[in-house]
Amino acid sequence: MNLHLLARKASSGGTSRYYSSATALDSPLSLLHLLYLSTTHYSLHLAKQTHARIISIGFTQNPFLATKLVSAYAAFGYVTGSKLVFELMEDKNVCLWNSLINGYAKNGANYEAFDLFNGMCRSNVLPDDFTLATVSKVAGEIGDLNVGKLVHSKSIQSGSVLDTVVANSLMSMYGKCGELGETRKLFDEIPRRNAGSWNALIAGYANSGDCSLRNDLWEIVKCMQIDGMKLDGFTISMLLPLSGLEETGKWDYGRELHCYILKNGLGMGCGSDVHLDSCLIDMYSRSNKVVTGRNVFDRMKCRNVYAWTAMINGYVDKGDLDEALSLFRDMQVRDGIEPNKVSLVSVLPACSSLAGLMAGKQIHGYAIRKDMNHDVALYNALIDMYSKCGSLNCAKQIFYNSFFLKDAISWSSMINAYGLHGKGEEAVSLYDQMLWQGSKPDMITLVGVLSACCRSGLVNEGLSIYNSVINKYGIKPTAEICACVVDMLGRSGQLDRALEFIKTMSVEPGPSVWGALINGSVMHGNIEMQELAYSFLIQLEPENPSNYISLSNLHASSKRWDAVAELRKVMKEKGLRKTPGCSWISINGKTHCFSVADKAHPYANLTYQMLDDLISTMKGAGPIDFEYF
DNA sequence: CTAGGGTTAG
Repeated sequence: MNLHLLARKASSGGTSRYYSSATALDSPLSLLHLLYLSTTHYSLHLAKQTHARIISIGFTQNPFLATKLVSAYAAFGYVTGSKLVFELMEDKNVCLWNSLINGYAKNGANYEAFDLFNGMCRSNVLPDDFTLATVSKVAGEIGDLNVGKLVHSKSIQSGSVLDTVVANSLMSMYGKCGELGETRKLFDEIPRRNAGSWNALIAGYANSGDCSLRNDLWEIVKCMQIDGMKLDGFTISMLLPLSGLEETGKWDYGRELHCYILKNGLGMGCGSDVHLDSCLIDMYSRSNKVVTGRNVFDRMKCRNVYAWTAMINGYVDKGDLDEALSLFRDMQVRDGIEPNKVSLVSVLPACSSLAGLMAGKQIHGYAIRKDMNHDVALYNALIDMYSKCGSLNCAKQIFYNSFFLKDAISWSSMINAYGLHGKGEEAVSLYDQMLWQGSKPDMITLVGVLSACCRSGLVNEGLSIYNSVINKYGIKPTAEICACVVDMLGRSGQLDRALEFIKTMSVEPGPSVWGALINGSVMHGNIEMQELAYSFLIQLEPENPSNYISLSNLHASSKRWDAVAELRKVMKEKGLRKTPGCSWISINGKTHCFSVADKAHPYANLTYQMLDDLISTMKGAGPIDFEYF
């Protein structure tokens, strides 16, 4: 029987001329089944019709029907409906309480759920295994260890800790509160473990953020199998984010896990599993295998916002921004899926890199319309996008005129914005303000403020910030931070001091450090220093053609043609070719690309003429402020 | 005979 017909029967009552007033559907058992069908078929309509029928035949006080109604309404996010049914029950038993508490918890209303739990205890209904499992999950969600301990002690009193599900829930609560030791202790004490127990333990290790536990974690996975337990979809979805190229040597785990999913048919019961596929896409993206991720994506039977966002993220990270933006459109147009906060944060960097201010503004507008603009991550992404798209003013507007709790990233983004626009003094003063109001700078902040100093020639300010941060905040200088210092000294002509700094650095000088020294040497015409730096750079990156070309240009400028020829020969032997650099501009949605002395574009002549005009105008006009928006 | 629970993402 189809759902439509069921709904008609459920609501027909005595008025229908096709059905008599009491149909076979009017038994409590049938009504219960209808409510069951309403949830499996995602039909709030059927739930409501059945509810109406329950009222009209006077079954409102039936405990089974009431409980099922409460949980059905909650499953649709219609918690007010659940509450209403609950309130009207004269005799509230444990099951009824449990389903309402769980309904609130499932809809993220954790504090209300806990209030209900207190109310339940006050009205002398004893919590059972089901209650305690739910409430300990609530404690984990709000990360309140005291509440969690309270629930734990109640579980010990009632003997519920012996229940596997309660113990699993408590384990996961302790994991979320950062008490991995307690998770472990509970695990050891569980009389009958199931896969969920192992998964709760693995989740604790995986989400602890402590990478030194990774080896232990893979050991646990091994033990789980030795113990005769099969890894299930939950297990795999926790392991996939830890796999992939990012963590050296773990790439094979990623592929192995993919094989495991296919071999064991995980989630294949009703098509492919969206969650697992999203994790796979993410894993392949992080392993620089976006195309493989795309294969997974294309094979999916249905995609949700997680899957789309994972795919978009993959393309953004890879630098294929056009594809990222086009997927962002497809998600809405083809699948009718609305982006959420995370999708917006993922796609904004694509606008930044394409300097697509209009696209960025559209996304900002979308966030405002959908009332999603209450998220630090989104604000931070907007600050970054606006500053990279050339609008320092819009970035400032977000930073100064929006009400949101600023984190280290917000400050760093705005400091970066000033640096990017050549406003070193503003960057330093904002940095001081950041420290003054109590935010802790991190590596990224430091790189931002140092490179701002660098570009604005604020050498002393930069050096004093560097020294104070290293001593006060215990930030270990990275190669990137050191490159900033070298850049700063080099630009100001203190090349010997820069070299001295490189010699005393605590980290191994990487390509960026030598590159910075080359930069300074070129600016101040120090040829010996350039050659020294290049020799280190080429040693570090023997396969990077840019280095050979730059060095060859250096030799050419001092007319040492033999050295030039030698370098060209080495490049040829190594089969190295430099891809020519290019610039591009988007006009009316079409991107036009230009390389050096490019005459291929139909409007090339016009373009060069305009360029000449601009250059002569600029020469006469003095400094120009490039703030168009 | 019929109700209520835990572990997973971008």
